[in-house]
Amino acid sequence: MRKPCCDKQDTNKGAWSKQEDEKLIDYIRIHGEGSWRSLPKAAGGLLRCGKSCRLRWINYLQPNIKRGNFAEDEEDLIIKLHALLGNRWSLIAGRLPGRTDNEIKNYWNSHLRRKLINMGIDPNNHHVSQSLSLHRPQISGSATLSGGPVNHERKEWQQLISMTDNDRASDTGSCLPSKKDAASCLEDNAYVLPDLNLDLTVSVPSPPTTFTEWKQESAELEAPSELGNATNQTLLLFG
DNA sequence: AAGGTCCGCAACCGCAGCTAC
DNA sequence: AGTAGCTGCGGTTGCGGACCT
Repeated sequence: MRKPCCDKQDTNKGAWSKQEDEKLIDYIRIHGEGSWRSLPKAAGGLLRCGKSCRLRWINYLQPNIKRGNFAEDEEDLIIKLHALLGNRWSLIAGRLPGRTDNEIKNYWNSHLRRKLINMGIDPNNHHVSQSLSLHRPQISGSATLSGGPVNHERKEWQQLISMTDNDRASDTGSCLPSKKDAASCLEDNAYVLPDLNLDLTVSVPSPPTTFTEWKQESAELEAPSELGNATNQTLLLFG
């Protein structure tokens, strides 16, 4: 039986007080991060479990955390990365300097999911719902989704989706529900995977074309956004 | 103004992966 | 190789403020 991470009877729960925050910050300033399990005692008798301290530090107290609304290019990037990586929030956060996995996860669940649904995109697999895709290309939250009425563009879009599915399916050791989709996409499109650089610890500047710009283009019924360009932008995510 | 509902965010929980022994 | 402990991750919950009736 696993030992609990702390003695829950002796720990506070819920919102952190200013004093608790200060104790934690002071301790980490002097001793650095790590040894979370022993930290509460060492930090002047914080009545929190180590896990809670770690979370509080990572999600709130770290000095380099960017707070406030997400910029449109950040939204755009999150959508793209989610299409590629699924719910691997920590990896996605690695691409967004100053943002935490928790923050991104919350933002996704409260804003972006709904946004995609409203646009007729399934937020789970980023596939365009059939009814919409058969009509005008209302598509697409992300550059990866920039579709167009032109057939070859649609095909490229499907290839891109298959690539992202396959990326997820090829994830080491994980058993993903999309494996079947990925296989079928591969069959359909015979798409060759690029070398994916999934070392996502280094942030990359956002692509020049933002989600908003794309939406404007769509709204104006202009020529469809250039999928090749979008593809390239997505591929910028890879080394 | 009061009560009800919705929404966003911080925090908790349980599990999995990694490492040391 | 097996086990135990620690850390990190993702899903979920619950609180508090905003908004609506």
